[in-house]
Order: sequence, then C-alpha cells, then structure tokens
Amino acid sequence: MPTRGVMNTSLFEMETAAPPSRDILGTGTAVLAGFALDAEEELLSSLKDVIERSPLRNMVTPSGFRMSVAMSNCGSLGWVTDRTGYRYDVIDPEANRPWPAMPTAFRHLAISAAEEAGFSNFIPDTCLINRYEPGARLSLHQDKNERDFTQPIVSVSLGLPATFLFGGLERGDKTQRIQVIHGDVLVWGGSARLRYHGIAPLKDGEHPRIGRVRYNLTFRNAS
DNA sequence: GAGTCACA
DNA sequence: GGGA
Repeated sequence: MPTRGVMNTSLFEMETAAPPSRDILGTGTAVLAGFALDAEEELLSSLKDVIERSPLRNMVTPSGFRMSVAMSNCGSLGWVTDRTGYRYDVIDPEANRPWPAMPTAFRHLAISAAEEAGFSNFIPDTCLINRYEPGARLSLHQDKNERDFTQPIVSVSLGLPATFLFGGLERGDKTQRIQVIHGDVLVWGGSARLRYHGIAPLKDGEHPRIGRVRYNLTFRNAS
C-alpha cells in the first residue's frame, strides 16, 4: 500500500517503513497516500504559476456569504460559486479568460494517486485550488456538480495540517475526523463518491516550506 | 447550508 | 462538536 506524507522515495513507494496508507472506510473506496519529495518542487512552482494567472479569491455562496477559503482553478473547467449558484465554468469570471491549463505535474500526480487507489481510468479535467488561512473552514458538503460520479476525487494537502471531516451519504450521518498533513493525498470514489466531507477550522501554525497556510488541490472530472 | 448560529 |  502507498505511504503517506512527503517521502524522499519514489512516487507512492509501496515498501517503506513509513506509516502505511489507510483504507479510510474499510471498503477500498477511500485511501490516504502521499507524494514523493522529488515531485514537490515542480508541484509548488506549478501552483505558483497558476495562482499568478488566476488569483485566489473568496467567492460568495448562493445565500450571499463570503467563503473563508480562497479559491482558484486550473484545467479546462473551474468550480465557481456566486449568487446564482454553484457551477463549473470554462472561464475564470474574475480574470475574464479561460483558467490556466492543468500543469503536467498536477495531472500526473492526480492520475497516479487515483490509479494507486484502484481507479485506473481517472481523467482529471479540473483542479480546484483552495487556500486556507488560520480559522478558514469548509463546511460539510457533497461534490455533486460533476456529471460522471464513476470518476473519483483526488485531494492533495500542502502546508499546515488540517482535520478532514468525512461523513456519510446523508448530512446527518456520523462524521469521522482524519488528520491530513503536507503531502497527503486522499482519494475517494465508487460508493464513497458522494459522501459528505469538509475541513474543520484551520489551526494556526507555521509550515517550514509553505508558511502559515494550507493549500488543497482537488482533482475531478467535471464534464 | 461549499454558511451561520445557538446550544451543549 | 453536533444539530437546526
């Protein structure tokens, strides 16, 4: 099984002494893995490039609340919210042009992670970039603006640690709390694809490489 | 309700 | 931290 956290070994090394990945639900539909240190440099420089072209912004929910998480996207589509609702848009409504292309390092990481988790035909066409500053949160929700729920979700954690809330298929279901750290990759799909999930308010701290912030990259097939 | 709030 |  894959390892978690940043490993100075090959991508998704399968035979190390580091803490093993967890089959989060015990059903093989959600796993926690990690990426290799040699992939980190390119990942971070690509992230910088993307958010220079499509800056992070705090979007507004349909009910008019400003989200505490700042977001951007790359890929052929991007997830956006405003007073009219949630949707995927080919245009960055703030920059008024298409979202930046998905960097190769992003795509390869997402496909590798999905494959490692047992989803061998993942075609990510969008990556939502979330920036959490201390106190920022993402309340329990389902990812259901996509069309093909047979395609999994791949979530990459960078920077400060966070508590990932993993619920059930109904809002009221019991949630489990999963600590995610820099380098963790969560993959879920199949019968877990529509499970509620979220992020608890981010605890303040300082990450040696990323600073006082957490980034999350969420890969999906939206079309 | 991808949020906020009161209450525990 | 869980529920309305």
